[in-house]
This record gives sequence, C-alpha cells and structure tokens, in this order.
Amino acid sequence: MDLAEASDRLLVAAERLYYSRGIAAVGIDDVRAEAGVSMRRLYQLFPSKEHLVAAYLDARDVRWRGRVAAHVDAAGDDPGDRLLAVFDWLGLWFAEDDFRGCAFINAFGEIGGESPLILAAVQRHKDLFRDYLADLARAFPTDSPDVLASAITLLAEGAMTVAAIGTDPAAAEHAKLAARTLLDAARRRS
Amino acid sequence: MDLAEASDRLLVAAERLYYSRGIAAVGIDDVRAEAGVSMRRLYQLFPSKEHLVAAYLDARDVRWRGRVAAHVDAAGDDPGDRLLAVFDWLGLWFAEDDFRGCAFINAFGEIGGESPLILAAVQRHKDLFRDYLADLARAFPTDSPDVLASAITLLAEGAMTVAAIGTDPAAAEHAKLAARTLLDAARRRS
DNA sequence: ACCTGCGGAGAACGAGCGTTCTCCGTAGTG
DNA sequence: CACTACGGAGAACGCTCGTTCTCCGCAGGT
Repeated sequence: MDLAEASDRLLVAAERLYYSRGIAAVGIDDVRAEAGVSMRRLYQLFPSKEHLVAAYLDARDVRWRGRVAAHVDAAGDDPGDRLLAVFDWLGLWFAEDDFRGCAFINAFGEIGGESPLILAAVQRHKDLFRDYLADLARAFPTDSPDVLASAITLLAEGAMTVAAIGTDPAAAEHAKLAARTLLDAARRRS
Repeated sequence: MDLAEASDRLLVAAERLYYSRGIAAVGIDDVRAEAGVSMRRLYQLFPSKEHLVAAYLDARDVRWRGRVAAHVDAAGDDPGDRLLAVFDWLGLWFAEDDFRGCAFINAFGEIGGESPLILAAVQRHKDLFRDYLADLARAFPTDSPDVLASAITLLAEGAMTVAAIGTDPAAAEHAKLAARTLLDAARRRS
C-alpha cells in the first residue's frame, strides 16, 4: 500500500467514524484500525490528530458541496428553481439514515476555539457554501442579490440545525417555503 | 454553606466555564474550584458530570429565554414589532464579548448522541424557543401562523450559527431584514 | 471530657487516549 | 549471502480527567 492509498483509506475511515460518533469520541487508533493502516504511516501522513481532523473536514467539504451542486445542476437552468433545489437536496440529506447534522457545525461546537486549524477548515467550508449560494442568487433577477443570498444562507443553516437537533425532516420543506416567498418578494418587477 | 448555595455557585461557575471553553475541555475539578465547593458536595448534588452539564443547560435555558422575552416585551404590543425584536436581541447578544454561539447547538455538536440526558436538555430548549416564537407568530394577523413561526425559527437558528462560526454580527440584521419581508408577505390583507 | 458522624481537602485510582518507541520480518542491493 | 533501510504490529509512556477513598478537624449531644 502506498502513501496515497493509505491517505485515502484513512480519510474514508475518518469521515465515517468522526461524523457518526463525533471527533472527541473517536480515538486515533479507531481510525487507524478501520483503515487498516499502521500507526507509523498515519503519523507520517498526518502529524497529529488535529491535522487528520482538518483533512477529514476538507475532504468532506469537497464531497458535500459536490453533492449539492450536482443536485442543483440537475434542476435545470432557471435561477429560481436552482435556488430552491438546494432545499430539496437538504431534505434528501436530512432523511438519510446516518444524518447527524452538519459536520462543520458539530466540529465547531466540539473544538470551537481550541484549534485554529479546525476552526479555519470550518470557516472555509461555510464561506464556500455561502459563496455558492451567492452565485446562485446573482443569477436570479433581483436588485439585491446579496440580501437574497444572506437570507437563503440563513434559512439553509437554520434548517440544518433544526433538522439535526429536532430530528424534523420537514425543516427543509419549511425552509423551501420561506425561500419561495423571499424569491417572489425579491423578483425584479419588469 | 448550605446545599442551595453550593448548587447555585456550581451552576454559575459551570455556565461561565462550559460556555466559554466548551464542555469536554472543562474538568469537573475546574468547576468545583471556581465555585469553591468540595468534591463531596458536588457529587452529592450532581451524581455525575452528565447531570451537572444537564443542570447547567437547564439553568441557562431559563436565563436565556428570559432575556429574549424581556427584550420582546420592551418592544411594545405590536405583534410585528415583537417578532422583529427577537432579531434585535440576537444582534445585541452576538455583539457581546463572550459570545461563543448557541450553548445548546454547541453542546449538541459536542456530546450529541452520546448522552440522552444532555440531548434531552438541548431538545427541550429548542422546543421551548420554537414554542415561544410560535406564540409571537399567533398574535400576528396572518392566515398561517405556523408557517410564519417555522420561517422565523429557521432564520433565528441560522443567524446563531452564522454569527458563531463566521463571527459576523450582521447576521442578525440580515435575518431581521428577511423576517420583515416574510411578515409583509404573510400579513393578512384586510 | 468523650463519642459520633458529617463534611472539607485533596490524594488515589483507573480508564482512555494521543504520541512515541521497540522489536522484528522483509525486500532491495552489493 | 550479508547488510541496510523501511515499515508493520502493537507495547509503552505520559497525561488528563471522572470518580472514589482516606484522613482529619469540628460541632453537637450525653
């Protein structure tokens, strides 16, 4: 097994374990065992647990945003449909068996200010998600795409927390309903 | 020092330490030391850390909702003003020096599924907050107060996460702006 | 004054875990 | 074959922390 494969296997194991059981609750050795990699290799690739966690978050960020974007693209070209498709995807995500909330919000709550590395990864992810929504909003015919983007972001983030804590899968539908109202209000009258 | 005072001092110390540094990062002994209470007393009042944390969350829930309600009451009688006042209060809260996000969202991310006791305390708080917003929404002249309440809840929860992670105090203003739009759209035309 | 029991201070215990070290087999090279 | 370097397996170390235990002083009753 070469370094690249070891790294892949570690990140896959890390994502499964850290997301389902939490970061503090999963030991380095758990990840190592599930990945079938030796301690030596692990510390060669990631010099500390902090680095491993940050790498897990970065990998998850790419996969997660990829899944959102794929669903949005499948919704077609209409800017309104594309914005609303985000909430459809959230609904699908919330309904997954292993849904345990937003990995990044959870990581923030868990390590928050203790680790600059992890905090940075979390902020990076949230910024990128927000930027993505802002791009979608800019394609919508409105005079204030930034305001619209902010509102959509807040609804999406709120839906994630409500769905995670309240285990209410309808959170996505409520958010979509509110988003539709906001879109109607923001639509440029022409 | 009697039991009641020991309990008070422990809960005050617990809130300060757990909220500012996180639950896992603060040891039982830290709380005990700051409260000036003996181990014996502590374990007599709270048979485990889990119980102490749950009690801290319950105490914070009461204080936190009390602060929101006080600010809403100060905003007067108009149902729309009262709903919007929630976001004004969030803005004040976000700007506080020691703001570190929503204690309950953080606790959920930190202990999530590991502790039924703590999970229950978190869910209780979020339910009560949601119920409170629903009460405010029911006073508003609209045909669908439940839909309005859901949307307001999502905006508020979203603002908390965005403010915590992105350290953007303007989150409350954006949420208020969106809420105002939703209120206008929901207002019963008469 | 003596006994009794409560409670304070803090040491002790045991478990978990991040990190490092040791031992050993093996593959590659002359 | 001899030597070396690498890396796997997992033991060892050191630390933290939740929880319990020990020791001791003291207040109150007889």
